[in-house]
Amino acid sequence: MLDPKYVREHETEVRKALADCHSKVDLSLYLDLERRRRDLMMSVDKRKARLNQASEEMARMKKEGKDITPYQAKLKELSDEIKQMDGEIAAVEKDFREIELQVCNIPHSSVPVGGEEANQEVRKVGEPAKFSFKPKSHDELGVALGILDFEKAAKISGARFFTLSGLGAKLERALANFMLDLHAPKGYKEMVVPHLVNYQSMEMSGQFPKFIEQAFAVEKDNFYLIPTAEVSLANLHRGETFAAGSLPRKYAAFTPCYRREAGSYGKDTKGLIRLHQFNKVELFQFVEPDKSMEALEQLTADAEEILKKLGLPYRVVVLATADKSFASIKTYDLEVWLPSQNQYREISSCSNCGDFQARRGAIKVKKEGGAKPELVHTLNGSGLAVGRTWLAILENYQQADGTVAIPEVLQPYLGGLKTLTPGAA
RNA sequence: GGAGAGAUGGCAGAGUGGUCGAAUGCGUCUGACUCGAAAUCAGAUUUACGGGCAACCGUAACGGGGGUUCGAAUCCCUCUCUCUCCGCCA
Repeated sequence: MLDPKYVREHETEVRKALADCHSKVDLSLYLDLERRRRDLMMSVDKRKARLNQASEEMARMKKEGKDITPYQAKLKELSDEIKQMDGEIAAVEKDFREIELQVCNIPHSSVPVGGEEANQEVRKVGEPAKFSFKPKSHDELGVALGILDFEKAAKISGARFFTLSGLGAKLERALANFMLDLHAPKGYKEMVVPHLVNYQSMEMSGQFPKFIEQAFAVEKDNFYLIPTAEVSLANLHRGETFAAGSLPRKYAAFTPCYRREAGSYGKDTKGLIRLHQFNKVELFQFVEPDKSMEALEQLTADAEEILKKLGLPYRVVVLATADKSFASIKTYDLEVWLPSQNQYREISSCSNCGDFQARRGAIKVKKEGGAKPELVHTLNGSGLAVGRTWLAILENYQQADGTVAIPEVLQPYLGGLKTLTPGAA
């Protein structure tokens, strides 16, 4: 959500931003509703002031024992008029809010303009391994090793689910522990958070109303399943004002993520790439408003470190204006190399949301010297998507005989295990 | 799931239809006293929106929403949350 006053005063800039994000929002309607709301408020406020004055007068008269009945009818008229106008304001406000919630965040000036094709590679780290044989896909490897099963999951739930067993399950847990252990010393407080959240939490973090079709809903109880722990972490401090000097606040949470993947029929149907449920370690930061751009670089580096330590080749891409997420002003995607696909695939997305979420959630920070509290800036990033890390390890560390080497840093988490071999699970 | 109690400013806690945005205490900030500090005294101390260059003015907010009334923190309805007791349960 943007500051309506800012939008009003920077119409040209906002129009360009909307165009750059390929947004279909009607800004003229936005401005018109905002104007009407203000006009109505001004005239109703005047009437309310009059009514308040009259009410005080009535109180005084009653105290003096005077008869107030003759005035009541007249004030009833004014009161009814106010009620009617309040109704009009509520209607305009509802319309305004509806459109306001559809306005995307304004991209940072350093973000390339355009759609997916305009995304820019920022850096490439590590060299994709050369295989003397044709590298297999992770699902082929996993199924052959006996640690990954889609058929069982299909029986239990349906398409786009998976089960891991034995060392496959243990590898998943090892990865999560490895990631959390690496983030903790950098100030990320580990959290366990709700996976079922209310509408307001989804709205605050920017998922709703725009992406409501992408969320699983528990309609009977008015809950939504989190598509990412970002939702829960972002809402941790909703409605709060941080004390001066108490930022940044950093959090990490390991949770499943639930996504309907509506509209992605036929895409990535094989393997672990696109599922209704997957595990992720999420990083989240609340920072001072002037610190968020540098925080984004640091957050991205924190996520990258996992890939570096695991020895997985990857590249960093800055997402173009129309490809970045709705709430973000700048997003870096981390893409890991997948030998079987001969391409880089997203494994993390790190975003600076500026004050967009903070405005929806009224999250502020007090300033030194008694100045007015300001909205904080929020950042989120995957550090990392555990399922995709799991599959990246299988693919990148596979050997000619179908076994998979375990990266050295993970071995302590797997009881010293060095290789995944068929039957061992 | 059943029965009951409650939700007020940073915190504690009064207020049960009329100058209540809200007593009082604590906390915090400023000033006085002091070499300095403590203690004491004096004052200040919510937020949002709108108008104004500004000083400032107006409106709204006592868990959320709705209602009664000329007027609601106060009465009514409803939802959420918290607490106590009972039941159930990892």
